[in-house]
Amino acid sequence: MRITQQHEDTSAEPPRRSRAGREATRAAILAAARQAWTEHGFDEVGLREIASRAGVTAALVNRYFGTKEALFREAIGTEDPSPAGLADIDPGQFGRVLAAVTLSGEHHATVQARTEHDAHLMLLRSAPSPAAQPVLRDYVENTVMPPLAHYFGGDDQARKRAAAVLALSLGASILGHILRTEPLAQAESEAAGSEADPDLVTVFAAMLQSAADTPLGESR
Amino acid sequence: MRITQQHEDTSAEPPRRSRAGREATRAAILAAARQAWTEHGFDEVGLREIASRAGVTAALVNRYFGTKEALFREAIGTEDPSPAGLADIDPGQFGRVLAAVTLSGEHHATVQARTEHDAHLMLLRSAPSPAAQPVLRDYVENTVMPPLAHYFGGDDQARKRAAAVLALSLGASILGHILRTEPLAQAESEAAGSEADPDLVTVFAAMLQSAADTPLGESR
DNA sequence: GAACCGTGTATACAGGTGTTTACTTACCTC
DNA sequence: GAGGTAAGTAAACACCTGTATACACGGTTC
Repeated sequence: MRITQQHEDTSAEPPRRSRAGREATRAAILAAARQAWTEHGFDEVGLREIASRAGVTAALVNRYFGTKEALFREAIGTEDPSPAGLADIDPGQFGRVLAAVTLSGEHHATVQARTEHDAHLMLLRSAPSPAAQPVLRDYVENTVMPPLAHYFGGDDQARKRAAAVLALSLGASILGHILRTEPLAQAESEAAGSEADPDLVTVFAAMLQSAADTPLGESR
Repeated sequence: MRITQQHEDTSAEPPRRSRAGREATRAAILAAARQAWTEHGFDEVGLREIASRAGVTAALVNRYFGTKEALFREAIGTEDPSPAGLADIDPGQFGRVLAAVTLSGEHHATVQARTEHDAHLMLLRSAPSPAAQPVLRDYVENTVMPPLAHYFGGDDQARKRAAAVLALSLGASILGHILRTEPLAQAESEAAGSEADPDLVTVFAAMLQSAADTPLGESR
């Protein structure tokens, strides 16, 4: 982290700085893109904004990534190589654990956490853009669904449970973080570090547990 | 319905047609806007596109509505004056009924149905746009939440249940209709008129019923 | 028949978009 | 120190956006 340098950084370390070096600026651009697109979505923030955040020119962004869409693909595809970690959750506690994570948006040691949460916002804010859509579909199908589906057993029924869980999580993010609609708009409570509303956690926990436990019929 | 007339309509009825008249063209523009924004979102479709669909010039759109944002406000605010109708649902069947509606996107006699479904798509596709956001927040808080909260009893706990139900519904729409992610991408099955996957209906029904039935603590 | 008003159009404006080209500048190596 | 090479920039491209202004047409009413 901490790569979001401003364009004037000629202070610390060896003299090789105003030319930051290939990998460093590439990473800076990528980080700036992720941050900007998490806050505002694919259509809303242009290359000049991202470049400016990275302390760079728009032309350079395209020299490194070729295209706005390609930059987006890299920005969302690299969020977390191995997002697992939910394998440890006690099946009986699945609902409460995921409800807490979903509603607080806070870092939770047991599960994907912060990075994942940001990725969800980036996804939701960029979902309407035609250029971003195929990228996001790939991301959902190849990166976020598989671990969830694996947790539920890996078969077709598991994928349905996973889709339902993900749907609730995404919907909550839309209402709470994007539209900032009550009673889900807990953005400030997140900043204040307080816990989420207990009743909300109870409802969400019950729903998520249902998704995990409800018996299903035909296997194919 | 059936207002989406093309720009050449000089055929039926009295000679007063090429000048369609104030209310008629206003309605045509509104209908075109709703249709276009349901398909593609606020940022994606411009005034010229909407005007063209209504058989009209972009300037005229602004003459009638003043501003793109104002047009959007009218387009989403007028979806259905009294969207109730879910008061009749047997509390024990709430989950299954709403699951069927949510997953099929089809017209269901008992509940808001098609129009509501379109409004959800319009909402989700336009949610990232800063201009549309306050409009959408108002729409959710004043139009879609109240009937649901009322169904659950109208108190604070009811609003939490309603928010959870709405979150699941919106999340399912995102995965199924916007990102077209399996196993929720049932857009084609909707066109074919077939029923939704029974397992999916079962999972969603269980989750929705949990949202309705789970006992909650403290009343304030 | 002529003036008039409302409905609709054509055109231009100012600004922003992603992308490309040609150029400068700093570093590294001989 | 000179030359080469890679990092970075400036400027321009063609296009599209929402909005405002000035103009033309059609119908109605004196």
